[in-house]
Amino acid sequence: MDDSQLTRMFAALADPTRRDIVTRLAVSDATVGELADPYGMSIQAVSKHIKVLADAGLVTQRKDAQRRPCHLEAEVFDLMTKWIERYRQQAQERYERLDAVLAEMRGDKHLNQQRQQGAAS
Amino acid sequence: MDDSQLTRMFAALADPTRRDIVTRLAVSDATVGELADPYGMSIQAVSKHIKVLADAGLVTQRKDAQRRPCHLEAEVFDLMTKWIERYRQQAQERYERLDAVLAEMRGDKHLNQQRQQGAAS
DNA sequence: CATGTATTCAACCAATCGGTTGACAACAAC
DNA sequence: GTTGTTGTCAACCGATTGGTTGAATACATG
Repeated sequence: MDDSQLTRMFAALADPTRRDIVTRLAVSDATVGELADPYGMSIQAVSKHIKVLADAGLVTQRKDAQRRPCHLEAEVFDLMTKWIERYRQQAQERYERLDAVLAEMRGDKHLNQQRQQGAAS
Repeated sequence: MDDSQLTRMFAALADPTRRDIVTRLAVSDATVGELADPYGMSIQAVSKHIKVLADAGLVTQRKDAQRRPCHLEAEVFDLMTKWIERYRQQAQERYERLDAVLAEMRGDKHLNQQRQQGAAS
């Protein structure tokens, strides 16, 4: 899992219009023109947004005459979810560990004495 | 779940330095100075990065004399994970549905005839 | 109180971003 | 082959971003 890939993914989803495009592509594939329709901006602008999503690997485009129907690549989201989950869990575990230590300090004083080496203030 | 909150979260994590800070804060809380140490940039720059993470709700800072120890807010990551998961699942389901339809088209021709209205090329 | 330490604020700068418009490429259809 | 449709490329513009340096703030300590 490339770091710059991760950067491109997060950056791609940091824009409301692009998140909205992702939302709509989750429902069904769509051409650039179809995607551009509801927004108050030029097709070129939307085309750029799609390019950003494509460079991030979140969207692919196939050819259909002049059309370029866009498709959401669901698997790639897994990578991002995994990245987030790693640190969420790590931080969560640490938090729970701290809770346990605090509980120990309140209740099981005798169990704690072995661990309380350098932390006395 | 605020849309601009989501924007700030994704934007915050779209920077490698900030992702690294998150990684390190998942292990343990740290002051601004401690966090700044390994990077080849000024403390002010790192202070700004932390502000971005704080504005996104990913990090909180408590007061300890001059120090401002930073703490990772694990729960907030859940919101982002949920956002991602929603569309990942939706797109995945659609993909599987498509697979089923294709299987139907190969095998159960008679069931398909009702659906093949306008798609003939 | 004066000094040193930890952090933030403010102004600045180059690079990137999100939008614009105009030109161009690829294809369908008449 | 000309016309209309769909989409991308290129140049441009103002706003934002990620960094810098210098000054200011807040606190601990001699």
